[in-house]
Amino acid sequence: MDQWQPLTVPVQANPVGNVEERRLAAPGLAISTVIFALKPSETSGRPTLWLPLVRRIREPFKGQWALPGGPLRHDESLPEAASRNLLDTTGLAPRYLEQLYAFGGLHRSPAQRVVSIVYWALVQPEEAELPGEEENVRWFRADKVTDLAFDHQEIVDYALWRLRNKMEYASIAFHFLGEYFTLAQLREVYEAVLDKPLDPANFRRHVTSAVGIEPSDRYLQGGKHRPPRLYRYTGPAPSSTPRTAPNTARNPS
Amino acid sequence: MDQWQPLTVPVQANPVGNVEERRLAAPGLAISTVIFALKPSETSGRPTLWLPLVRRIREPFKGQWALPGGPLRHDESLPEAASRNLLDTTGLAPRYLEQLYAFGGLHRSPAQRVVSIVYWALVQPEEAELPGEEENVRWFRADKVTDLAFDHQEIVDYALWRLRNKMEYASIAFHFLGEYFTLAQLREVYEAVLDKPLDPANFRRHVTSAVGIEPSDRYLQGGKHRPPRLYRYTGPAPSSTPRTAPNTARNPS
DNA sequence: CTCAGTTATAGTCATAGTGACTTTAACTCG
DNA sequence: CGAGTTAAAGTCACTATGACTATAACTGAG
Repeated sequence: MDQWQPLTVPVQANPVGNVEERRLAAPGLAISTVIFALKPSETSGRPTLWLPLVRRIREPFKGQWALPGGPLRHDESLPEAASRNLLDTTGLAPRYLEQLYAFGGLHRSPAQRVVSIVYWALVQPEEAELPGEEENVRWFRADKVTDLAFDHQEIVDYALWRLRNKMEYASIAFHFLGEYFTLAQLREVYEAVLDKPLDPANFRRHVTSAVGIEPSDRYLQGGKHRPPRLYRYTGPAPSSTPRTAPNTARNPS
Repeated sequence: MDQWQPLTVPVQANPVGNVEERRLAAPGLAISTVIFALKPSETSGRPTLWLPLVRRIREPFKGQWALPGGPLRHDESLPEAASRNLLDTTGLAPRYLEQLYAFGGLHRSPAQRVVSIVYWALVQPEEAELPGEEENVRWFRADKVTDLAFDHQEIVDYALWRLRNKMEYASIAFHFLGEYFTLAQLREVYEAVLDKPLDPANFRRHVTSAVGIEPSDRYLQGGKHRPPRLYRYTGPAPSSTPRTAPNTARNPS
């Protein structure tokens, strides 16, 4: 680092350089984010995974859907850039944000080469209401997205895999919920993400024996059955920098 | 991605720009690698974790030790850049290479801002012989490194954590060894990385019940005791792209 | 040749975690 | 007040694992 000469040269505003220009241009650097939220399914009404995409308004891939993203500004860190860009393009402010992977294949973008540092985020349903469900920003079911611009399909698939994987060993599920939640609601989050039913009794045993989730003295009223106790998360707040803590653990290839 | 105007502008060959230059310059992009190998300890002779560092020959941090790294060339992918740069700076060709994290803090480098995409690698002892143990490339014990340039200490700590973490659930330990190895050798790898003794009998039970490591019909001769059977890894070869396979799993924050 | 030394390899036992399932408690509504 | 529904607790068999013991197979000293 800093040992070589930076090869940065000017590129056109409209990046449709020829081969020679492409050879010389330094790779562009972009920050993108995969945002997950739980919303009721149109059919069953049960919570399912959704994610917001933005429609491309210029070439390449004009008209296709893509992940929200943008450039890295000089005065913001990587997670700051992800958050800010999220707010700009979708109006969302995530509760949970973590780096996913850096994608740097040679032909991800037709014109200038672009290296994308991708984050993934979880938002609560309340904040998941898009300010204006505009023509150019829309929610899609996570398992139904298709025909994305660039290599964004691959990125979404990887983010989904990471979410499911991490859900099984880390305490992140409650980021989809509000401060107080019932164990049934928490279980529905797991069932939606992992896409399989879980035994309520075993789920209770598992989550109550884990640290970080504590029972409150409040109960959820209004149902037509025994009112369930409300729980809250009392563990450490997540940090968006890599950490050495033993509770936040385990990685992919 | 590709939705904004690339802000890339020329920067000086010697990056000591003033504030205004820094404001305008696009962040530099670097690829660095943390390389691990097992070498006998100077004192006990037991295998321990080592990593190679290169001495900086220019400012900033001139004279201090740093991770091997360099720029991303226009015609190479991220893992190719990591491998190539490794070969250039240390002469090593890793058997295992995986992306670690993208570090992009604002003040990692004094002059131009630099975003580093860092890989981590495992090499075998045979290939871990540095071509010339030059003045400017040297092996250090992984738990003894200190006073590194930039934020490289933090990066090494994180890579160490990731190695130890991944060692506990993924089959990567054999990448430190040759094709044929005894279970005692494999156990020594675990003991060196995790820095704790393991029960030989339990270790055997665990590793023989796992998939991917198969007994051969060969035995290691030459010891002054019962010759141990040689094993080899027969599982899938690692890919350096993110994967969705269930056997390569689990991630940090 | 025999036996002590050393490591390889197999087996035992108690305990913790977990999936499948049953039972009891507490509420609403007709 | 009883049927319906979900909450919450308990049971049981099976598996994984840490600690430990026992036996097998080699080398080298005497």
